[in-house]
Amino acid sequence: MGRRPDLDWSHACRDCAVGTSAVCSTLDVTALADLRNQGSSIQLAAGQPLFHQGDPADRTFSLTSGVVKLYSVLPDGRRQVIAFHFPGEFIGFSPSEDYHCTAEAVSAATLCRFETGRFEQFARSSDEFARSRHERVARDLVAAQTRAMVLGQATARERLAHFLCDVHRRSQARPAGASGIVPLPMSRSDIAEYLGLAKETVSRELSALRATGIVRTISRNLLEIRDMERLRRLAIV
Amino acid sequence: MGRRPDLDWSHACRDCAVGTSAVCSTLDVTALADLRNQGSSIQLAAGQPLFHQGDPADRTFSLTSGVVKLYSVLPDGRRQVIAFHFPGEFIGFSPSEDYHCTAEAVSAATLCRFETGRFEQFARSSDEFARSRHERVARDLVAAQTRAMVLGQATARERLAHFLCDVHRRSQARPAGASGIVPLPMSRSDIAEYLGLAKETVSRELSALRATGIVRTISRNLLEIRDMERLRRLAIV
DNA sequence: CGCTGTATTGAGTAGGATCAATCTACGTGG
DNA sequence: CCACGTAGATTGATCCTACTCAATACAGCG
Repeated sequence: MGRRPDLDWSHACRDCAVGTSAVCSTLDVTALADLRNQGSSIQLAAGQPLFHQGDPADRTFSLTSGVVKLYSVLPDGRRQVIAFHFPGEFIGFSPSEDYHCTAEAVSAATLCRFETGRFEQFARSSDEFARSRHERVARDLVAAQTRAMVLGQATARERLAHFLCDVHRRSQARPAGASGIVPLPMSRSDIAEYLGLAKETVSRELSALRATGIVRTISRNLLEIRDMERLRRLAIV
Repeated sequence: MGRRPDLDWSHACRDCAVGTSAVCSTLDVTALADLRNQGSSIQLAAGQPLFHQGDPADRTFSLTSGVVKLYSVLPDGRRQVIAFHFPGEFIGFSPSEDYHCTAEAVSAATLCRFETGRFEQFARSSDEFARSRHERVARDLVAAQTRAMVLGQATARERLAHFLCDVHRRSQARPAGASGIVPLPMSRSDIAEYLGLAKETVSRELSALRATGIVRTISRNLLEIRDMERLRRLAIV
């Protein structure tokens, strides 16, 4: 699934891990080859930055493997993780000249890099591409609005439950089997900064979920949801 | 400013209060007339709903006057105001079949209503229109991400300061004079639900700002910023 | 001129932050 | 292969911000 048998074997997109789910999938073979000409592959080690807040927003990325976090930092050091991105998702849309936040690999990641200007060209030449891009941004917008509900109204318990369900769903998107296994490549601090909590609170609430048998912690960054039903009820959104 | 002298006098868009700033401004006269055929004008009294969470998302709106709030409600009654919308802004983009939140007039409002499907057609036929729409959604997305910072990291004082600056900037967009007057047509509860605070906290913090001479409260829903400098410093974002 | 809904102010409480002390996993080097 | 060092995670104790509940003030309206 997701492969493109009509592409030349030497074409890098042929074996793209996120094939059909990425924006690129709306392009025909010629257009793809064209876009690809300008795109190049990027490898990031865990912790490596992709771009910084304030950099000129002249690149757009398609994440093919790994997890990337977007965050911004206040002068006094407070940090908010805006989003975690999973394979198949896009990074780097910006309505202004500059990126408004920093992007950094959480785990080793590979990305496809495109020039934003070239992206714009394709949006003009392909209705399907433009529509797909718009839908993607609109989807991100709804996700951001859901986050307002979580950050504005939910308790610590509810935030964490929501987060676990969300990561489960999004990382589960492609792999087989509806197992309750959730990979958590990000640190507890990352999660805390994402949920607007202190890292100690994340730890405590995680322990509480463990105590009630809702989740089981396989290793530091691998967790099993044992009672999805109850977790969902906690998540509220 | 914002008028379209090349339009027929009978055409409603000619005197549109938000003329050049709305999405429609990217359309040429013929296209506009065409779009307009399908659009109609809407008048809402304060408190009247525009659409409800779960309604089919078959309408898109351009706000020409007044203020509209978007919100969603949890089963237990907790309510999050997602956004306040000001004249010139668009309402009703949805990546799914249904609206994901409720829209309601805060003050008397007038809107231009379009059929979403027809909107899509125009996006396909006009690059400029599609680009403008995309930019608008991308801008909304950045705003939503700024909100994550506010809701996740800011103190009550900072949230309120941020809110006042934001409303000042957005309502000040068209009117003349850089006065410090800020209209607050929404109730304290609305503000509280927008900022993820209790209404009592909003009241208290507002009183605190008044006590330090940063703002002056002209009437219940009219406020003057007397020291923009200090308010901005408090706002942080 | 009182009535009603909204806003403000007050008193007490609780949920989550902060500060601090272990504990654990993992990488490094002997 | 194991001992050690370090960074991240967990748990504990205390504090503080903002919430809740309650009383009062105020504005708009019949």
